[in-house]
Amino acid sequence: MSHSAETVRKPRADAVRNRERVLEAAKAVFSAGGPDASLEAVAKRAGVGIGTLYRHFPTREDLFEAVYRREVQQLTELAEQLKSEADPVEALRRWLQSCVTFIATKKGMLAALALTVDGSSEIYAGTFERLINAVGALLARAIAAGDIRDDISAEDVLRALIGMCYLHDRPGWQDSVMRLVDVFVDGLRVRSKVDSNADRPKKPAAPPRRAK
Amino acid sequence: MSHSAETVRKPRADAVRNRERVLEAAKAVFSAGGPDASLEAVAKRAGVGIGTLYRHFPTREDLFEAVYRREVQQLTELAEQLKSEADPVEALRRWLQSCVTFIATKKGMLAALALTVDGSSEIYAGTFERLINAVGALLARAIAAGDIRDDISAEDVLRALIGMCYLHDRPGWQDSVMRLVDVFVDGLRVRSKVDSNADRPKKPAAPPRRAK
DNA sequence: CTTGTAAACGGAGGGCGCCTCCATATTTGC
DNA sequence: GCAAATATGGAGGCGCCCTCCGTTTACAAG
Repeated sequence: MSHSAETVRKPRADAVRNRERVLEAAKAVFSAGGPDASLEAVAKRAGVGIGTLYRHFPTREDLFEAVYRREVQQLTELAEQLKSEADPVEALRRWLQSCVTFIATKKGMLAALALTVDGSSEIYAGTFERLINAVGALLARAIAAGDIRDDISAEDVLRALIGMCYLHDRPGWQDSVMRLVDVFVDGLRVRSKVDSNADRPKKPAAPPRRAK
Repeated sequence: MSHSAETVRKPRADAVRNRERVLEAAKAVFSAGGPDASLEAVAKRAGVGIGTLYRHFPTREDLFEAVYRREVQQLTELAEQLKSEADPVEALRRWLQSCVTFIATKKGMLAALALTVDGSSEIYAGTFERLINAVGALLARAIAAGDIRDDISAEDVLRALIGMCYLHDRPGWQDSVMRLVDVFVDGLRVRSKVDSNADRPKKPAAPPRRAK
């Protein structure tokens, strides 16, 4: 043997470069065309062969996950920051609304989150867990303060959020979801606490929007 | 001319028969395999050529719509009945929860509704409108009674509902969505009315389910 | 620098599903 | 019956998925 088993070869430079290229291309293609975009288009854009793409990311989901892992990171970090917010319920609301805004900028992101939350794929377990922890912390704080009901889990909240975003490709969906999040968070409040929080901080001049 | 333009030929018997067969097959295949099931599989199951299928239903969505139109009808009828319910908010809640139950039995149904609500296709306009009317009526009644906020539209509610169902393929999703619907409806209530309704009818022994 | 070898490359190819098109078969009205 | 109208079904072109493998390339030992 020329070198012992524990010797690890340095990864080849071209491999590293190509992996990066594919990720870059995938981010662009997925963001524009959604999760069903052609992988061959990704390969072409990255300037690599389709075989190369598949070696680095054996399944479509592998690629997806790699692309959006970092994005999710941002969301968890935001949750961390919001823990210092005085009003726990408000912190939760803010986080949820930030998610909506964030998602709005990345068409493919929503699909990624959906896969995460749907949980049909093992690969997303880690990402899923991080998100659950993020909401969970905010949720727990609000529950501990006695501000919201305690029979709703972090999973429930996450799914509700993603779900509410899921069907919106049309213009104006963002406002709609913002309102829905608002309703949802209000619904979470425990009854007895409602009155004391009745005059909670609200958007100053919420335009009176009539139903239908 | 052998016959004037206004004479309408009776539709051919075989065409009628085949159309029916295709619908039958499609219902089965879509219910089992979801909206992405192979149309060729549908044709095969129906015992017709793929060409025949495409002539009767030029697009995948045409077929979808035909299959699920009647199902949606049931939901609108239920809404009609619920209008006689004493408590408008309770009626709304009931309808939403019935939708969940209904959806649970048809895997393809959810996708159909999603397409409806998403509105990306013109074809669903009619179905969509009927559903909007159904929720709209229940919603309007509750608003008129001053029981819920008036800045949420029927579309909003419908999307929230479908969205909350959308991500749930896993066991137990139904309970989760039921809880979410509950939260959502609570969130719709207007603040000032909350207290007078604080002891509204509730599931007697709601099992204390701790978050996370 | 040379050279052996593990690692990476890329694209041809088999498969599958979508949808169109049209030669053939069936039904209807007269 | 017969002709015209209508329906049929599957072959074929296309695009995408993913695998497989002959060729190329980068690394590191000498």
